[in-house]
Amino acid sequence: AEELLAGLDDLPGWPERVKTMQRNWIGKSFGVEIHFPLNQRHQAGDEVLKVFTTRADTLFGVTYVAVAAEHPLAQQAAAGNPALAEFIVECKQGSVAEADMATMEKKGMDTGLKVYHPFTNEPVPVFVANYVLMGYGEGAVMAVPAHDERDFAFAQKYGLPIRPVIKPVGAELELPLQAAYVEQGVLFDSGDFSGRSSEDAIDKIALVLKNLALGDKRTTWRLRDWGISRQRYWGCPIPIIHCPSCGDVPVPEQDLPVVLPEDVKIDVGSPIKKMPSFYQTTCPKCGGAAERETDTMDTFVESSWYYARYACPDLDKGMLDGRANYWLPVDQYIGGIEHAILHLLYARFFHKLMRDEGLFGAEHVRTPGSPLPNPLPLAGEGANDALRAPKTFNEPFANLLTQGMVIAETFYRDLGEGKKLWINPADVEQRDGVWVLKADGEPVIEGGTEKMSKSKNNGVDPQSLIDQYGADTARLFMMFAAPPEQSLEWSDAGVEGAHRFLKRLWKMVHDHVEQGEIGAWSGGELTETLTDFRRQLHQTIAKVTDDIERRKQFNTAIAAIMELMNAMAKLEGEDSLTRSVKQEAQEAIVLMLAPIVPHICRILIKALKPGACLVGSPWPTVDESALVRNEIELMLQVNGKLRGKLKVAVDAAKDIIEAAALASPEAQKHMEGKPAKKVVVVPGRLVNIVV
RNA sequence: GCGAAAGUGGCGGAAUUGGUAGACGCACUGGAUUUAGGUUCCAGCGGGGAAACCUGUGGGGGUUCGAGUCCCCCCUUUCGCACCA
Repeated sequence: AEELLAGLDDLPGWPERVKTMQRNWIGKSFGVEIHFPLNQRHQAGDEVLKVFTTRADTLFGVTYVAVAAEHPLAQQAAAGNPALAEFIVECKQGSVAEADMATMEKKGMDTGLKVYHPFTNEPVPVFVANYVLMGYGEGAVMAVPAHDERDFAFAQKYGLPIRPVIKPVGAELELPLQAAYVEQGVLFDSGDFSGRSSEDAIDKIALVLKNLALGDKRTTWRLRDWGISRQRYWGCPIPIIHCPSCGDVPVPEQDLPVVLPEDVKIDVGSPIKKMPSFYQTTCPKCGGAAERETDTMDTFVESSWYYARYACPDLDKGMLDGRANYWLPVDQYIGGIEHAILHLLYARFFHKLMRDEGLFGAEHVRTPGSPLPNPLPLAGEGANDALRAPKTFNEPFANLLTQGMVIAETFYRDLGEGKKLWINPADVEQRDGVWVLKADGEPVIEGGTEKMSKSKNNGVDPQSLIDQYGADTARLFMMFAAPPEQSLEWSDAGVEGAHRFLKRLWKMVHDHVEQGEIGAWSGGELTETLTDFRRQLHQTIAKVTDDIERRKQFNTAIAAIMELMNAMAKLEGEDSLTRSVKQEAQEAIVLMLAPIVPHICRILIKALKPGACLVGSPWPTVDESALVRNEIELMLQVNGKLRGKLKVAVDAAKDIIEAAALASPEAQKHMEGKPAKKVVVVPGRLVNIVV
């Protein structure tokens, strides 16, 4: 947990929101472990009940403790208490999903056992509660109804005492029976600690507990262990054989891999659990009859290291070889935002595990120019070396782009017994304000807007777009719809516009080429119109490059190219000077669009430059000299409201701009003769006159 | 319930560091071309107003010369919550 948390600080190429979500998920929290003795006359070495709390300052407000159903103390109490045993079974059957835990009814039962307060020695009842998790802290909590919402509700329900011990700084605590006061404050009714602030008291209480050997400061984590076994067919078999005399024995290396049978009958449950031909075997140690493990691994196991395996897919003697070491880490990883926590945390964990196992690591790092690893990499030598300095194996994915979800309306029909038939949005329509199935005209139920998925049958097949308009139009339309990190409700309204744009591009290039071959402009005097156009051309190249390379925002890159095309369509004149500038612009446009609409651009680049090809053409470069300008336009504001525009020399001094602003007719009009109290000049942007 | 995001014209969205709100496209309206429809081209297009101008970025407060952007409270939507069945 510590390394997974710290590693997030070394991932500048990851979105902040994903790192925040992972930090919260790992959930490092600082608190105090407190021991409640089981004997009233406690002596060193006697049994204690350990609890963890972040609010040790409320210790004197404890009126009961609650343990998880799996806690040894609960088990012990249940032995002579059938009702309690039944309740424990009920708790264990409940969902452990966090969302269910948080919203379910809080239930508990008194064990009849008592523990003793570490400071007051008063008896405290022990409850079993369905909201206490065995996997967090010690599987036991001290309950302070006066200062915790959940304990408050629980105490009200079971008639347990509520004892306030914290009040706001400089005020008295009001109506403690209406709700829990959960803020930190000042202690009262807390023995020697009364009058201290919460923060101070936590330190002091921890110290005193430590001296009594009844507790200490402690750090806990929200992150739980990863149980990887699943009672399912579809997964990698766990290579273990259970022998009645030798115990759990690993499958010998020469018998690996354990392969799933394919002649299975799929019904309820995992089919291999019902196949003696699969699980009946002999013990590798003693040769006696034994059974093969029929649980399989969670599919998250495989998705945690496939990226490394892709570097050496033909290897049949191990997991990974030197090629993984050569290619890793992944330069750019792309996946849906739904993977922000689980998959991306499992993969980070597995990567560190493989590193620790020596499957790759710093000692294997190859410096550019040194001999190639053996066996050879799969693709061009050293192509990405420049991107990988300094190379580290601590994290699997150097840069991460998380796509937003493509969402769509869901529709279903109730089949009874909690079963639903999900209907594709393409198969329904609205008639008189009611959604009906096109096939039979009968109503369907709206299930809300959700991410596209197989289980909800609300996916849209892009094939119909491709059939009608071609792949380039489908690609351009999708890239233009929204930036990739944003979620998007699917609609194909507007696809016509993308198609029109490509038709205009095609016509423009061919009209231009028909008038004869010409080289791209490479120097010489230009008219003002052409100078302005070239400035826009090179501004566009700079913007598109930045949008694609850094911002990953393809919709604005496309919009900028559309603007450039609109400007070029307005360029008059068919003289060779104008045509050479058009050639320069069209070559750049085609190369910039190539990643988005490769098919049409492949043909267009050949038309523009006979013999040229996309793959061999470099990305267009910005001509810095084309960006230079002499005059700029500033916005003119009076009292923060836009009143006009001001043309000034690009290097005009502040006092010159100020004077020009004050003298302008727009400023004069809106100042209404009052003197300027202040003039704000933002270089290159605006002037604001405050009156 | 908890964690993370998002909310801007009729629609998708733009505004990159607190500095011209609505780029680009769709839809729509008018015009040109056409026998007609479609295509293509030109013009218009947040709301109010004849105009000057006023107003406007989910709602309510605040900071600032200046807020879509920052702060506080609230509402709505989406993603995740550890076994994706």
